Amino acid sequence: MPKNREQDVCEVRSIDRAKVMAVKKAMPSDRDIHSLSEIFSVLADPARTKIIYALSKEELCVCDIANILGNSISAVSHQLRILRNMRLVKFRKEAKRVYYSLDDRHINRLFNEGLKHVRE
Amino acid sequence: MPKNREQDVCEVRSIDRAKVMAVKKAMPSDRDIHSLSEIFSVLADPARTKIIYALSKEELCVCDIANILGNSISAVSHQLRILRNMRLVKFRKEAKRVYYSLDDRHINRLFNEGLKHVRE
DNA sequence: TGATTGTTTGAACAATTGTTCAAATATAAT
DNA sequence: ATTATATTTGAACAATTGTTCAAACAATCA
Repeated sequence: MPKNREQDVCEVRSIDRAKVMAVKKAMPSDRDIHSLSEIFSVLADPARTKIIYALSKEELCVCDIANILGNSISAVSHQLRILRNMRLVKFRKEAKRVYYSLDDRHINRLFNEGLKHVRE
Repeated sequence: MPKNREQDVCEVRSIDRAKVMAVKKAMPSDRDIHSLSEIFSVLADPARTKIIYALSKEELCVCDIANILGNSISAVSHQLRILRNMRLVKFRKEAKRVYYSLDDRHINRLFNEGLKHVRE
């Protein structure tokens, strides 16, 4: 995505300054908003959403995750790396296998809250 | 993104069939998973996240939303169309202006649950 | 009427995403 | 050692995303 250019302030005039100021003041920091979007983008992909759900039920090796999702081992491994980088999952090695499990208290609540939304 | 080819089942063997079956059975439908990811992808963009938050505080016209976000009118309008299509916001016209407001009970809870996550 | 203001829209574009494929690791078995 | 199995990794690629720009609409005002 292209980076925001210096905005043309003249074009963006405020209609209701009081409201605008109030909302701007209440708005969470750019840092928080960014982290928020980052978390949500994890669940914005069906494959990752399924992985999160699966791991909320069971500790699983990569092979079995791929089997559950119906995706390739490689694709799953790439997704797991993203989840690892975000510290959402942890893993342990056992023989040739690597077992993954959830490593985040909140992500599952987010999942369930979302599911409520979907099911109205 | 390329579409999933028919997976090479031979490559994806199951290690623990019982676990795999159990998780597969418990897994929400593909339809639900897809809707879930769709909802989350709305909040996966900082601009949209800010819009949702702003509208949770005040009914706002496009111009003021752009002002609050520091984005162009056009960019905001494009994002609003996405939110409209997903029935997350509603709008009313007043003179030359269009006022948007939230039209979804759950999205705000999702936002707040996410914020909890971010702030640990 | 024509000019102005607020918003929407579509095309174009760069950035990002998620997959596949092939090759590299790592661990265990023969 | 060689082979087989489980996983990771990087490059390549198509699909998608979010922005900008210019043009179109829509509503009001002179």
